Amino acid sequence: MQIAEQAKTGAAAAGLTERQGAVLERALGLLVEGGERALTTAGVARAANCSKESLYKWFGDRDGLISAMITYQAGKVRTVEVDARALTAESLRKHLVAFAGDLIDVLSGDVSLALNRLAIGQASREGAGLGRLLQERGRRQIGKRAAALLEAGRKAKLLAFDTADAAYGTLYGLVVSDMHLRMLLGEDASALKKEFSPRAEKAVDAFLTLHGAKG
Amino acid sequence: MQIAEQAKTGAAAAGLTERQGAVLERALGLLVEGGERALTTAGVARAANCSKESLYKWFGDRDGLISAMITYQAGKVRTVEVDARALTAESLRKHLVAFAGDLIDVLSGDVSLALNRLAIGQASREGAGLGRLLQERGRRQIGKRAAALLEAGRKAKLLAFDTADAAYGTLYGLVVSDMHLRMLLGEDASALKKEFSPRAEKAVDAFLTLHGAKG
DNA sequence: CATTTTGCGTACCGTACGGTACGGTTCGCA
DNA sequence: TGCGAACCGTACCGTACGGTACGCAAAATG
Repeated sequence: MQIAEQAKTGAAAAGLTERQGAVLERALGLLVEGGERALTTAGVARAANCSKESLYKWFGDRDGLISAMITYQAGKVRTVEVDARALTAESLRKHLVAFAGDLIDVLSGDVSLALNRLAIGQASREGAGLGRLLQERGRRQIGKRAAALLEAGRKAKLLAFDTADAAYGTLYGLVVSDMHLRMLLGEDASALKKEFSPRAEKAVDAFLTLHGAKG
Repeated sequence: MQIAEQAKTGAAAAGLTERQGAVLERALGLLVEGGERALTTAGVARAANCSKESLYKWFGDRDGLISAMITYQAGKVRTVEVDARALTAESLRKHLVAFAGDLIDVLSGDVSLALNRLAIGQASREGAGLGRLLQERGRRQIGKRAAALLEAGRKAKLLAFDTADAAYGTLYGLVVSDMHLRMLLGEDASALKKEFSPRAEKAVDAFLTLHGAKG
């Protein structure tokens, strides 16, 4: 029975059975592969070897299933801690570059793109419920990491900015530009990632030009 | 033939009857109001007082209708010319700020958001056909304007950059950041526009800090 | 005026979806 | 061993959509 904790992958993080987590995993697979059209209750039940009745018992309705998928997926991401001690200009730059790379990785991920597409499609016909959820669970995490890193840089007198939020917005824009939108519109994600990853260092350099406290 | 038929709202631009343009206008209204779910062939026919049979005769099928909507809408936008003569640092900055404001206006427009949502939703289940179309018709226009402005600035020794594309990417990221995505996800567009419009000047200042040839 | 074209309104068909109901089966538990 | 809960597989229902066919009026065409 030692395999118990193997695939928690955020199932327990949302208070779900391991079985339910596996179902959500299959549902995410369907969504990635075929888009919203492929995310039918019957399809999920078939792919996950469960009954539709169980789906409705566990998640309420289709929207509940989708919400559960979002929180489940968000439970996977693990934010990395940065210790503020001994932060030099060089190590800060390294951390920023690593952060930029991780940001690109997250945004260009299959599941992330599929969930964003789903939430965007739902945003028109419904209140921004799913969109808000995705924003809260997804961006908040990586945004916290960025804020911590930026604050640490400021505390070490290596960065200067008014608010960490605004500075993060600048960094985000420099790194991402319109890459995310283009991927959402269907442009080849891996190709775009290859195009943008080398720019990460330049983006960080630009950010340091704007907010570095050294000059 | 002067500029008599200035803007038949882009109907003639796509080789369409005025009647067909009116139909597309109603279809865009439905899309803006109710999202993709509201864009049914029966709904469009009812809203536009035409028959479904005419819709299929004119546009082929539902995808053809959507494509026609995109090109029709794209035909509306008018790009502003910038004369490169007598470009001072101050006038360049003014032009850049105006461009940033127009960019925000375009991205936060109802119809633009609705069409982007539609294309993104379609991107998952189909090739990036609509996405590419939207990219070509929409971004190319405003991108050309930006490229012309940037090249003029370089010619006047006011800007320095490797390629106009990369510089435009930087400017775009500084101005837009994640505003577009947040609006697509359903966040209140007008509120976000109010939040980002004041940042346009700061974004342009940052861009000039990075690419201005004055220092 | 006769005829062809165009297009509106409606009815129709096949399909697919969300959601519900039900019989049968496994499994934990006393 | 008997019982109840959970759950699977499937069948079913109402609805709504994309697309097609038909009948008829109005306009265009000769």
